[in-house]
Amino acid sequence: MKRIADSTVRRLSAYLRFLEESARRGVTTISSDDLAKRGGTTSAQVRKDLSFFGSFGKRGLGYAVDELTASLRDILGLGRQWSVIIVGAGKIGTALAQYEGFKRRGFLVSAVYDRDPQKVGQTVSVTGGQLTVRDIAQIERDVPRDKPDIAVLTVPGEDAQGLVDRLVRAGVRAILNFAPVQLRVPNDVALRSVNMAMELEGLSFALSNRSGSGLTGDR
Amino acid sequence: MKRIADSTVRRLSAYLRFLEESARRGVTTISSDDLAKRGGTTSAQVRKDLSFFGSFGKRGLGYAVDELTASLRDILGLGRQWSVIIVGAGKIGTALAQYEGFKRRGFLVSAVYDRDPQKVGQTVSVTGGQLTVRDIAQIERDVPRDKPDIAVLTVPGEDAQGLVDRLVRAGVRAILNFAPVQLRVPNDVALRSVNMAMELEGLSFALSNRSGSGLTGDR
DNA sequence: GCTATCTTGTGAAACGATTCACAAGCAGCT
DNA sequence: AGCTGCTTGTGAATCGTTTCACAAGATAGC
Repeated sequence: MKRIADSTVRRLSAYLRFLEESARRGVTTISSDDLAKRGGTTSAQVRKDLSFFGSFGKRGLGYAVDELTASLRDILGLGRQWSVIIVGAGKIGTALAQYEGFKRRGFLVSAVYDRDPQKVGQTVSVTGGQLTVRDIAQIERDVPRDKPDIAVLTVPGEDAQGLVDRLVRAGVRAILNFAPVQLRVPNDVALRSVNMAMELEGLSFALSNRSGSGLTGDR
Repeated sequence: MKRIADSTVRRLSAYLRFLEESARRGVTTISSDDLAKRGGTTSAQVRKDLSFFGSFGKRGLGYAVDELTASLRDILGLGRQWSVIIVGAGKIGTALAQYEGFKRRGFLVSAVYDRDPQKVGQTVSVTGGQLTVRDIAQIERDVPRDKPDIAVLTVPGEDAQGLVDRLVRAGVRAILNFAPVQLRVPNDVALRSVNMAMELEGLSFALSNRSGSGLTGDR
């Protein structure tokens, strides 16, 4: 299979969200142009994105909302539950643990870790329950046993790379990083980073260079 | 001036962070290859990125860490303070308000808003101080007066577009969006979005399509 | 001052993603 | 059954970004 571009995968997510919203509004059929308008792209782009995975529409009609929703969920691997651990029980980590969107989309927070003895043993709320914060030292024991699918990393930048190395060695194959550093992982490990500092600097740059049309293309 | 690609701006941020780290370690000179290794790119890319803005190095030697740092800060518009308002005092909003990186890089949280009467009037901690949560209804009055540079949006998805429209009408010209929706703004407004659901789905996709080399290119 | 060595800055080439444009197919109407 | 109007799926063209490759400077040693 051909390598799928990151930008394509992002758009598929956007289409899926719009489809779910359309279904709630009772829409049963949708055209590539409708999808494009909402996703901030073009109808040709929508069709090209979908064409990598097959043929889902009816010429002259468009796409059946429920069918395309199911196909996209399948393509994105959302047909199952994913187990997520949160590493770093600071402000952001605990806020994320309670994020509704996690559970709604099949991502289940199964454990929260911190290295601070003050925090270990404390209870944190996660969507639909409570968890006891575990000691990061237990990662090497827990990960091979619990086999979490995804690790969300919310630790200070200076600790991040060391923890990634440990997580990968223990068997984690997907990481969502919130630490403001550039991480290195073997290329059989999936990595996405959310870097607040970088986003703010992007805005700062845009504001400072207003002369040009300014950055509006939101990824 | 030529339009600068978003990817270029992101890399400039990464270079800046590495330069600051190098300065702390006492390094005074750095080559494009050093910068590339750490930023996960190539030396040619580094030089091309910098070449859009001028010529900062010495052939045969490399770049002076302090000079390049100053130039990058200038390019990115970090030579001044930016005033930031946070709209939405929920879990994520209040966690972000306390994010150290904000202040350290010159982004000063000047106000926090919520529409919930329960929250309005309450005190929230921001980096290095306290703020009273204001009513979102006051946006139309406050923004023209306070002229915040950047609005960080941490509200439920269904409220996001409406608030963006109000913020833009009131004069905000840069928005950092955390709501999981695709926003539309006029193209003289800078917009960046951080979408957890999208990132998680990207990881889900990568895990489900392991056969290929898997996504490792971290943006 | 000359030579050897190193790294920048930059056109040109290669690559990858987006847009164009149109044939193919489907539904509805007569 | 044939015609009309509409929308998909996709090769080809275009556009933008990354990589290549090398001349132009700069330093250090002799």
